[in-house]
Amino acid sequence: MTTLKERAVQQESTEVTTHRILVVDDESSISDLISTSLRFVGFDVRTAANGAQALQVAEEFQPHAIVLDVMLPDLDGFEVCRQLRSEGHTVGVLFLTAKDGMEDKVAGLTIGGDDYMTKPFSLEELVARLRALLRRTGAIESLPDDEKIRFADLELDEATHEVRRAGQLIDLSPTEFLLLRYLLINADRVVSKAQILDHVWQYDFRGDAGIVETYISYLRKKIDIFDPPLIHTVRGVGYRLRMPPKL
Amino acid sequence: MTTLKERAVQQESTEVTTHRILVVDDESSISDLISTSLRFVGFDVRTAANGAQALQVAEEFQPHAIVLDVMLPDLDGFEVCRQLRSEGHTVGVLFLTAKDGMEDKVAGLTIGGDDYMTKPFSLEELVARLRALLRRTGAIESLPDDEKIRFADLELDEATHEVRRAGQLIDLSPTEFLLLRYLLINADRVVSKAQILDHVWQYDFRGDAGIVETYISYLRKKIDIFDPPLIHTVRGVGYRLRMPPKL
DNA sequence: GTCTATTCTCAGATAGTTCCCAGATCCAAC
DNA sequence: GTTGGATCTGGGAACTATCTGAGAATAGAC
Repeated sequence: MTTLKERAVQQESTEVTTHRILVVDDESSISDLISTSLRFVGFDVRTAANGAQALQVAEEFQPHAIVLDVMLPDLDGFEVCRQLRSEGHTVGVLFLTAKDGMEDKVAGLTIGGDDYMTKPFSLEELVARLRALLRRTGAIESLPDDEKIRFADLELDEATHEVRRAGQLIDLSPTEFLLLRYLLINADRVVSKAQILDHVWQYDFRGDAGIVETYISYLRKKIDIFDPPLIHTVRGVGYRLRMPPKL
Repeated sequence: MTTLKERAVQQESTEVTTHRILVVDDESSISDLISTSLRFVGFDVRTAANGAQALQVAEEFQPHAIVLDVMLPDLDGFEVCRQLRSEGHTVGVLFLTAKDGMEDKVAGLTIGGDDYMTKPFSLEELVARLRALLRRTGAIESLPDDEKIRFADLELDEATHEVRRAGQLIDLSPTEFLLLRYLLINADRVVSKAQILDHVWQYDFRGDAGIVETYISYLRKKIDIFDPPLIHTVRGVGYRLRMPPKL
């Protein structure tokens, strides 16, 4: 089993410019999980455990985006956001909300370039949403505006949620989409079932890693009915997206 | 890279030059909400919290339009407007009023290119009205006179509020109209129910996101009885306006 | 004021998705 | 070749998201 850190390093070497992300959550387990994950996909991360601290750190750190829990011990997330905005910060905010009670307060959370996710979420989705947010708010100059990931004749579009193989539209369920996205981002590299489970599934998923096999099977039936097959099993290690070697 | 401005162009295909908007409201939550939203669609926004400040900022900022709450702690909105006009500003004003007896009074005062809306309003509508205002007052020369949004054989006219599919006039309720407008502006992109709720519904709506499903259903019964259907559900994500894939 | 269009809630029906299991199959080591 | 662990895949039960009709509440027109 690899550590989160090793995994992330191994996984993505894409960030060209380093973007500053502020993570605000009072549960240190969550904030550690997020910041470790973000740090090793190449972001420059700072954390804060409450609203006051968030405002202070934001002032000196000047983040490009903020991951902000709405439930904080002092000010709530909305208030933090409001104060930042009224001070002229145009930073994009990705709100984190608990799945309960919050439903009614959801209004207003996707104004501007902002977005929100309910806990528990998958790290894969967090990173995807954060990138989309940075793109929308114009904070990213290095990422192409084209929200597509390509590998061979496979193409995944984040904006439209469309997946095509050889130009042909393929219908995927949400989990299948996330899984394929993870494989695409790590194209040509082997990813273990544990890694997949950690990134694609919600962080509190307690089930068996066998579920990954099931979903790989689903994915194969949808995208590898075409030739050549792209999803390859590396026995004892994991899976890998790759072109078959030329003969 | 894309700038915010370009992004807005791409998303709404309208802002060509950046227009300066002054937002005047003493409730900072409202003024933040509005300014964030306007900034995101590409306007250059400045805010003021009272009448005196409004006059001052207007002087140096020379806005193309003003979003002006009529209820201010010092001068009222009408007075602010009168003073500006007497100083020779020909700027268009979009008044905001609470939902009380004031409405008639405001209505009488919105001569010329001015307009007014009662709180709470929908952000989608605010932006639409502001654009119309800029167009009427001639502040915008770059905006096309043609105030129509088109997608496939669907056509929505902002000026007349008419909607046609395949040339045939379709009668929509106000909310249906706003919803369709939002979908059209984001044609081809997936928009979540939360996004729709935030932009189309009044900002103080506290109900369930299920209402979006109901209105999508209404809209389908009015515009998707024609072939091909244009409103597509992206399960677990949201909705998307799109042409059926070519075969 | 009444009347009508519209908004909004709710709940049953339907369809799509997630997850687990168990038997089949594959592969590498012996 | 046999064996054992790993992987693949079909089946199916539980769950979830979405659609839609019915009706209550509300706003707007007259």
